[in-house]
Amino acid sequence: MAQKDTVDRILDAAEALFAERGFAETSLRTITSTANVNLAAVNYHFGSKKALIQAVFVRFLEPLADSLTLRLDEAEASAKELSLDDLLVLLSKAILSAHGDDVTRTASFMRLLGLAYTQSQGHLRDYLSERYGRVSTRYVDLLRPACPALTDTDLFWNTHFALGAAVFSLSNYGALEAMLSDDSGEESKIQNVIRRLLAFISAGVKVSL
Amino acid sequence: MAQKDTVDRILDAAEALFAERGFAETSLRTITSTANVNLAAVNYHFGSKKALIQAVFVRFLEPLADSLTLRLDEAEASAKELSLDDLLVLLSKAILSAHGDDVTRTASFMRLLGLAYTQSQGHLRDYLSERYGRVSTRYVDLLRPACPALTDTDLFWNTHFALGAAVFSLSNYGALEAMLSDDSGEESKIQNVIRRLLAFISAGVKVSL
DNA sequence: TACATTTGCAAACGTATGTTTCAAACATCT
DNA sequence: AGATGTTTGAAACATACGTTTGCAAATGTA
Repeated sequence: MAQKDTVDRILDAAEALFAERGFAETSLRTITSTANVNLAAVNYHFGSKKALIQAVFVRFLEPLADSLTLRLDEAEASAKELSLDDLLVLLSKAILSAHGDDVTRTASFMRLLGLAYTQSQGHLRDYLSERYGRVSTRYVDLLRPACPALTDTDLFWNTHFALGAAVFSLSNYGALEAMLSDDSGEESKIQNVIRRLLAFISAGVKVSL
Repeated sequence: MAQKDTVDRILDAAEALFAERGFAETSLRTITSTANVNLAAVNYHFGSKKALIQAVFVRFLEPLADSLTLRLDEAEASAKELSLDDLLVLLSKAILSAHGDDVTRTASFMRLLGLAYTQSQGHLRDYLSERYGRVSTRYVDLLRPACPALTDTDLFWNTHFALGAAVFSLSNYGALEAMLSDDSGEESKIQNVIRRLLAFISAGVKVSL
């Protein structure tokens, strides 16, 4: 096989284009011509555009869910108490390492995650929460004992504030980086931004009303 | 005039529908039939769909910018040093009061703001930053002396994390509130959530790397 | 009243979209 | 090699969209 499989080429093109322009704004014709693939291939391999969108998410989330599950297994096996910062670092490592430290892809996936939330795409939300609900609630359940001073309501809102900060800033990372004066150089590298983000979240989550 | 002006009815419908479903996902036919107005009225009164989107934003942002400018004038006139919390409270009051404490509209506008960031190909972003750049940089300039321990880069990223937390959580407020067990009652009222959000942001913004 | 301008409306236009069709090319297995 | 099932390709289909048009109704102005 001289070049990648049709299915993968479609997924690659779709992932990049969706992240760049949104779902509704990206036509199947743009995707297929970017992927050098016939228009009908999408409906043949995936069935519909909706199903293609879901497939893009699954291709990214499956390794992430696996990586996260594995790390949670390890961490819990060590029997040590998991602090909030332990958990935050664990999650960010799982996300970053889920695709061979391809930071660009991680960033563009964060954009997709942001789109999935804002762009109503109800089918996606239902599909994802049904498919990855178990891992995510497992993670949240570990958060509770790590923040003993917080009520459940505290924790609920603080985690969503944190999620918002992460999704928003990482999904707009490209645009934000461009706003910084160019001499910021090393300081805007995404690994540093993630460190900043973790510090921000760590401080915020601990707050109770 | 038995009912509201055509222009206002279009703006009302567009604002609600855009917030609910996004820009590309909301057709002019849906807007005009919701507003009980002829299809051609949008292009007649606004010129194009793009211009309608901009008009929706302007109708909300104009009073907000005025209110914010006024409050900043007052605050600076008092010659007292403005703390970070002073500034956060000032901003949240400006946002909430800009439209007669209509919290629902504020929430749905937050959703629009989120959409504008993730979903616009730039025309909206350029238009808004050109039109409201002055007020927003004035506000950010006041933030700097309020956080003397932070470098400019610290402040840049922290404010965007905070913006993300605010936009994300308020724009999804409806969905989030529904996730809480119903006996949370008073604790999920939006004024309380805003207080939580301000506390979260206040703690996070102070963090330096 | 008479005229000019603005607003409202139904229909149509051109275009772009997601999807389907069906025959050709390809691969796989006996 | 031949039969069978899978994948591609070019074209068409049906539909939904933003926009434009032409004319009627309403409104303002003298």
